[in-house]
Amino acid sequence: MLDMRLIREEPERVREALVKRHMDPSPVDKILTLDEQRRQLIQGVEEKRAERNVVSKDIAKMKDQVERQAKIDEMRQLGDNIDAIDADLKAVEVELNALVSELPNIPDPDVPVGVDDSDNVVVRTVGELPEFDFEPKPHWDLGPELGIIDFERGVKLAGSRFYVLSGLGARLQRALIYWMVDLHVKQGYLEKYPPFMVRGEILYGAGQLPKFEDNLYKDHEEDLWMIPTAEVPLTGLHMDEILDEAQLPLRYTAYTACFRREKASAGRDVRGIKRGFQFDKVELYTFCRLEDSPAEHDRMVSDAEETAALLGLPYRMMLQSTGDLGFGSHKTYDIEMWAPGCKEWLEVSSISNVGDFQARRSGLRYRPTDGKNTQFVHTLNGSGLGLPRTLIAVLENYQQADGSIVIPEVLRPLMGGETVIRAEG
RNA sequence: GGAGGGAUGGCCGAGUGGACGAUGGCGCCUGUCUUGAAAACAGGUGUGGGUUUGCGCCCACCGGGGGUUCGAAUCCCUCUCCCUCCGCCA
Repeated sequence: MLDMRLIREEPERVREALVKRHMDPSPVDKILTLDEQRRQLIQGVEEKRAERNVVSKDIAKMKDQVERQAKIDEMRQLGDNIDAIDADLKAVEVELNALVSELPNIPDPDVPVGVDDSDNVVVRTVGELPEFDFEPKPHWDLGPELGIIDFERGVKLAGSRFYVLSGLGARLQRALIYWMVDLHVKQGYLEKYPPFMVRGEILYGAGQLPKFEDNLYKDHEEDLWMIPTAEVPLTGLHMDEILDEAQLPLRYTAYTACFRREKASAGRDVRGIKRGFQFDKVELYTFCRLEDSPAEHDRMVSDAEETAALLGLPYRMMLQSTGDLGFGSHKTYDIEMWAPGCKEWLEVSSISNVGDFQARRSGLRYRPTDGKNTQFVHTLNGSGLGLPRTLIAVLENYQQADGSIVIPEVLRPLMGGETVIRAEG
């Protein structure tokens, strides 16, 4: 949610942001008109309310019944008048709110202007791409051959885009989750285990509703929705709270499953485990003061990078262009790992500085130590790595000529000392 | 699933139609006193919105929404959440 004051005072900045994102800037004018209307209606209705408050107090003291009744009649009329203006005001506010809540965040000046993800900029590449003296296989061949990914039974259970991990495959994923959460705790994040389902207002606060309703699973009898990422419950944790400045920054990490209907990418990436309706992820999340968010962003990027580096997987750091930048994001880095079997760069992590965009929608504020007005916090979120894609990177980068997989060293203690995944495993 | 009881400011807790944005206590801040601290005493201490150069003024908010009324924390309806008991089930 953008600050109405910003839209009012610097509409050009907002229009420019929309243009950079290839969106229609015309709602800005409509918003300005509605905002003006809103304030006029408020002035009118509050003036009348003030009058009613004064007269009502007088009525309580009146002895003369005739005069008293006359005032009561007068106030009844005034009340009807107030109700009428109130109805207009409400209609204007609903329309205004709908338009403002669909405005995306303003991109940071550093964000390259582009059409889509092909305009994302490579910031750095870390690690050497592995060389193979054989033709590396994609994970959708390796997994079934080793008996660690069962696509057929996943489809039997739940349909397309589902799979079953088996044996050391399941254990490898569990080890990755355990190891990642532990690493983030060491990096200074507090571990959380939130609900995987939340109420609609929490999704609104995180910016997922109303715009992305199609992408979410929902309980149709209750206002309960499956989370598409741990970012959603973590954002909602402090909804409507006023934190003390001294508490900040708050850094959290959480493992959750994530559920996405993938309506927007129907038919894409249907092969393998890259894009499922359900996947696991370890998330990083920070609430901080506005002036600290760029530094916190850098910190989260390097914490996520450490995860990739310790696994011994080559990756590249991308800065998203305005064509790829998420709705609520101010600036986003992606970590992409190379998958030699699929022969593509996999987005394993997306680390965003959201600024006060979610804080405004969720009511996340703090009171400065100097006692001045409350401020909105800045929020940042990032995957400490998405599991399926990290799993793909491990399987495809660590594969051997005989089809076996060497287990990354850091995970071996969590896998009972196993060093290699072989067929029949 | 059945029966009943609750939800008030940072916390505790009064308030059942008009002077209540809300008594009181605790906590916190400031001042007086003190070498310092404590104690005591005095004052202050919510959020959002509108308006104003500013001081300020006004409006709304007593779990959420709606209603009755000239006027609602207080009465009515409804939803959510919490507690107690019974039943059922992991």
